[in-house]
Amino acid sequence: MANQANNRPQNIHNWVASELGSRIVGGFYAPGEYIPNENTICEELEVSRTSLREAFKVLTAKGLIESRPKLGTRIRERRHWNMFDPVILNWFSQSKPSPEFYTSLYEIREVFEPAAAELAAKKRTPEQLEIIEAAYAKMEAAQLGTDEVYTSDIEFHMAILDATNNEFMVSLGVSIQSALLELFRLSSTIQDDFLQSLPGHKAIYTAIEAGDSVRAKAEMNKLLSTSQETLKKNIERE
Amino acid sequence: MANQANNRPQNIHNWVASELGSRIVGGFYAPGEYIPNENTICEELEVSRTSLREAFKVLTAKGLIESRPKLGTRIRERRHWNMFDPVILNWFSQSKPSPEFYTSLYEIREVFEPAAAELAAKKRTPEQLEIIEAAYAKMEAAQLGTDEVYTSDIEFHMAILDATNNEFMVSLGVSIQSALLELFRLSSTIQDDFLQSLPGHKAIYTAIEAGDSVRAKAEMNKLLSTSQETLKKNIERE
DNA sequence: GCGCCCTCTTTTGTCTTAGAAAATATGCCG
DNA sequence: CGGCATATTTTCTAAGACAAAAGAGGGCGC
Repeated sequence: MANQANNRPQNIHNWVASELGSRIVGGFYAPGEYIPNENTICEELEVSRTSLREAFKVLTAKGLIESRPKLGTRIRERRHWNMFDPVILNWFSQSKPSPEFYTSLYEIREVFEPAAAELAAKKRTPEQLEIIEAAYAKMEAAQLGTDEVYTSDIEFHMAILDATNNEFMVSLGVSIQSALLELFRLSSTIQDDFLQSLPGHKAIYTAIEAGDSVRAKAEMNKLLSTSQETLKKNIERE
Repeated sequence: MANQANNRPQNIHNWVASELGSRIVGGFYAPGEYIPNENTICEELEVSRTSLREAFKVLTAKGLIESRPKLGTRIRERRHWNMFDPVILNWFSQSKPSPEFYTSLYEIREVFEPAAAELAAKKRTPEQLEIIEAAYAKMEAAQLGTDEVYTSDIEFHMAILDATNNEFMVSLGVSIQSALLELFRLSSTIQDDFLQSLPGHKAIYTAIEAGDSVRAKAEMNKLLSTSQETLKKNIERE
């Protein structure tokens, strides 16, 4: 069972939501299955019904469960899970997800990030360009061996998403960034790979600066495909 | 103010969530702003604190608000709103969103649906192909002037997303489908446009059947760009 | 007068108890 | 045996009390 116990975060209902959420995405409760009734779970987790119900509302809002009087509460089919909820993605990351999970995630990334680079090249404002440049500078300055390597990389990509001036692009980025961070850490990408990726990042920046949307898209495509290969290699090696 | 009153749905906390959610995405409460404290809102909406708090948890789960003791509850910045939550998209649709909203939504659609068609052509199972075919048949049989015109269209696209065997693609589709339905209705696309779009849909189906991913992608691209033009025209006409 | 600590106040967080409403299961009656 | 009323289970809503977080302000020492 996915167990979050011991380290209860700030407030109880979040802890309960995270405990139950992890169980669900981890497969401890299967879709279609009815989970025990509220009082039973209250006893198991030693929380009040108020807190449990607040946690249930969180899970319901994310599409994981549905409750009805007399029938109880059951796990919804996976297609209703809101996969672009950052919290759900975190629960996935923590549950040692199947390789397909990360494959699918990367597939999505390879779909929308090149398009984002293309859009950014067309629509970015001067201020947004500066932010992208600053993010790139941060990558160059990142201390190897620290988390900066990963966070600055993600920051660079987020800056591009922001520069699309498309709210949905931004939302996608916000959603998956923490899952990506987890993936980067997990695959413990070697420093060499990071250094080798710098020219690719620079090329994207240059293309966006020049307003060359075709090149921006192509460069992003190239970057992501080599990055994915590297990740695959590193994960398999474990 | 976005007002959902009168027609309270099944349960109270959902009604409260939807009332407050509409106010937020409708701009009645601005990001960064603190909303009145719990007791005040309870009195205004004439609900118990229990229900209000359950509604708050829903809104918190969707990234719209955040609460802290003593400080109160405030609206989060838009970048934290989970734009791919179907419920949030519904609240948007109901609040007469800006044209940019639908432009951005369509921009996203033009990014991931061609990619989905491409993937589906590569990965679809025979069963999934049958479902796509059935959805197309439903389009051909749809009674003009009814909602079938819209729902069968959306069903066709959902079937393709399913056929990608990528959970994230499916989730994107589930999220935006009801917003699309609203958009279709709102733009009251003329029947001629629908009839003219049938060959394009058929072409996509044929390409997926043949496993021709390049053509599937190209056809989807073509379909979406003409569809977007039509929508623009119809919306402007109002 | 200035800075630090302690207390006070406000607001959300948690628990408890009680009863209402929904929806199935049961059993009585014709 | 069928249909209707009743019982039962579970979530839903309400209300009241206290705990905990986190500023705000006042008093004290220097």
